[in-house]
Amino acid sequence: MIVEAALRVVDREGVDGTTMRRVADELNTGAASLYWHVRNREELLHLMLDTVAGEIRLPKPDPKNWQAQVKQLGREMRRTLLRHKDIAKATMGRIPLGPNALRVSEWALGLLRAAGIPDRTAALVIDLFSLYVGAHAMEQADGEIPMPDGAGGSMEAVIDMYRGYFRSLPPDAFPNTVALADLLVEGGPDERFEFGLDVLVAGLAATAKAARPKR
Amino acid sequence: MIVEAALRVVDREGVDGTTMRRVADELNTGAASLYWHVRNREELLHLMLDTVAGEIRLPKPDPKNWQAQVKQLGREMRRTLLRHKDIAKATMGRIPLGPNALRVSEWALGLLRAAGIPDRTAALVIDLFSLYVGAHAMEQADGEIPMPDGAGGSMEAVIDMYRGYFRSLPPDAFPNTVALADLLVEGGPDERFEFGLDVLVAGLAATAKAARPKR
DNA sequence: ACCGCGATAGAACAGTGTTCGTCTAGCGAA
DNA sequence: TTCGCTAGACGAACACTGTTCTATCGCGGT
Repeated sequence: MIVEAALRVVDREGVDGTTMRRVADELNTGAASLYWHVRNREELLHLMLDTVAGEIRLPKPDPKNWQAQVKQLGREMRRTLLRHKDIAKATMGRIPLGPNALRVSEWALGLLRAAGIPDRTAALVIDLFSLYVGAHAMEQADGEIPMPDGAGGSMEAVIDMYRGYFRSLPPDAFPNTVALADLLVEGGPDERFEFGLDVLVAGLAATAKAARPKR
Repeated sequence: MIVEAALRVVDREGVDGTTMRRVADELNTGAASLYWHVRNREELLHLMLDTVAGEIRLPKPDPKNWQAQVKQLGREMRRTLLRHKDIAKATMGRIPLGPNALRVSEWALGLLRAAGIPDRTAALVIDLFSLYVGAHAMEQADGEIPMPDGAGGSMEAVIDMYRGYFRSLPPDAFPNTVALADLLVEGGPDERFEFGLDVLVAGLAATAKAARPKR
């Protein structure tokens, strides 16, 4: 109940805007009342994260297509996180251990093991993977990129500003940055995410093969 | 001057503990005085990040050994970040564009291009790489893992708690998690970081080769 | 001696998480 | 019905936060 209310606030105001007082308002009650049901804001965030983890849909594992399925899981996780504004910010530095989060890692662990990935590699890659998806979703989610000068505008305006900035650099000191100015700013979040997914899965395949020298 | 003071505070109190008032105290002055030199806390954080980026040492590029050099850069970045407590937390969601940060990406860009990585891939991988290093350093840095129940203790105690938790799960619902309980918690931050580095570089090599089908 | 200006700083404002003590609504037992 | 009892709500307060406004320094140039 209170977790659902908190999630409604997150969807509207973002993680930083999800204050105890606002969650209490959502329930037409006082902030102090929340502390009867929840130890502190930290616990509330954990509960919210696990609830969100429960929204992740998992297909039936198909070890023969494990690479495609790993990517599919990544996309599903990202979609689920972004559905709740910048809740990915709350995942950073937190290790979710609720039943719903565990269900996801259990699924991934099963898939990787069935695919022949060594146990040790599978255990390590679980962390790496969620680290990537969480960090990416967070970067994309807070639509306003905090700029040093308070000039933060829309996404496109910021990108144009960056491009101009890169191009204006002294070409003798930053030849590559100037030359690749367009490439550095082009490419939406979707494309960047897919690129990371490709690199991760390809790297995992190579690493796993190297770690299992029985051919 | 004020940036150095702020960095001293970070090293002592962490990012969240780096409040305007404490930085001012470090300089034996008042919090309001800082706003004469700095637009706001956001700008101060940017300046701190770029100063830290200036501490990153870059070797002479050696394209023939680009894979080793990319890993070396990762380790150097991580070391530099961890030297300043949890300052990595400040990198998340921020895009550093100061001269010192630019110097690093310029170096990496040059190395990757000279190594034959396609421009587009190089541009994308810059982001991916700093995302990984930043996220990893942040996770490792805040020594206290925020636990739902306020039972956060030392790193080792938490790990033991996790192991016990994983083992205590119902084996029919979480067979893989239970089976890999030891592997999931074992492995220090160094090993985990190296694993990520391996995966990333191997994945990059594979992806770059695929994107450049001229053999 | 005076002006101007770069710099400092106190007080205040709105907002945060959290705690304390008090209050109320409901319910089972006598 | 009346008496407890307790789960839950809640106002007030505390110690903080970033930021702004305003007044006030110190000091070099005229």
